[in-house]
Amino acid sequence: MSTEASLLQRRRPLTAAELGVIPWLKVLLPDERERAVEDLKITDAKAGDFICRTGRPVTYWFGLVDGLLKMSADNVDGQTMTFTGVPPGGWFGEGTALKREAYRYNIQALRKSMVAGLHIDTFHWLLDHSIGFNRFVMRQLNERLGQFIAAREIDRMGNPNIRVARSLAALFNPVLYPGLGTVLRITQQELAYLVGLSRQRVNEALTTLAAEGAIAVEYGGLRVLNLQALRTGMF
DNA sequence: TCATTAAATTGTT
DNA sequence: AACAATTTAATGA
Repeated sequence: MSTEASLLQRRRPLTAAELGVIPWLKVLLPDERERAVEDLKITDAKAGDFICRTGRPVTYWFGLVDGLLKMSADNVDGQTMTFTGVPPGGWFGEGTALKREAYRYNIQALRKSMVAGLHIDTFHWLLDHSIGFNRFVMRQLNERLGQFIAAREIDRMGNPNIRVARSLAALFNPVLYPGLGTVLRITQQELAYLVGLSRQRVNEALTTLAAEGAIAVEYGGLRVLNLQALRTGMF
């Protein structure tokens, strides 16, 4: 099991292709972008590795370049509740990084992933200098709040079909995860871990959703055909 | 590049 | 939880 400490040691600079999937780089001015790229480091995470844990101090702002992550929080009663998955292009921890506090949730890799990190000092420098970056972070914070509230409902939802549908809709949030197209590489097992259901129930739900025309199930992933239907549960 | 084999993923009980 | 069927990835000629 690797922690932030070991993650920090296995870092390397990013390739051009990896830089391409970082959405907020596009909103920076050339000099801002140069400074950000210079500081960006990437690291590998095995399935099950924690990127960050509740209570740890924030040293980096993290984003997913490739793979799949799970975002969860420990409830007051000790229960673990999953907010959402994080697909490639997703960045997280800005709320805690802003206030230089400790993480309030856990981020765990669902499969082998590549995680990019921007040092918190650079994060704050960008906040102080870049209008575009501020706009990005603000939108991100606002959207994350909405997602958090939605997650509470999803957790209480009885119907597994609708539960899976809403979780998928959250994954395809165009504001939080802009790079994502209509296809998502996620196995049914990974989705099961994410929504907290058994794999066979997820399989059944996906089959139903596919029959309704909301998605198309493919080997090792799925394609969203009707995002609105997933969100509302109206098929 | 193609055929063979191993591993991963899915659909079903 | 276990099984068989299917798809992809890896290997080596």
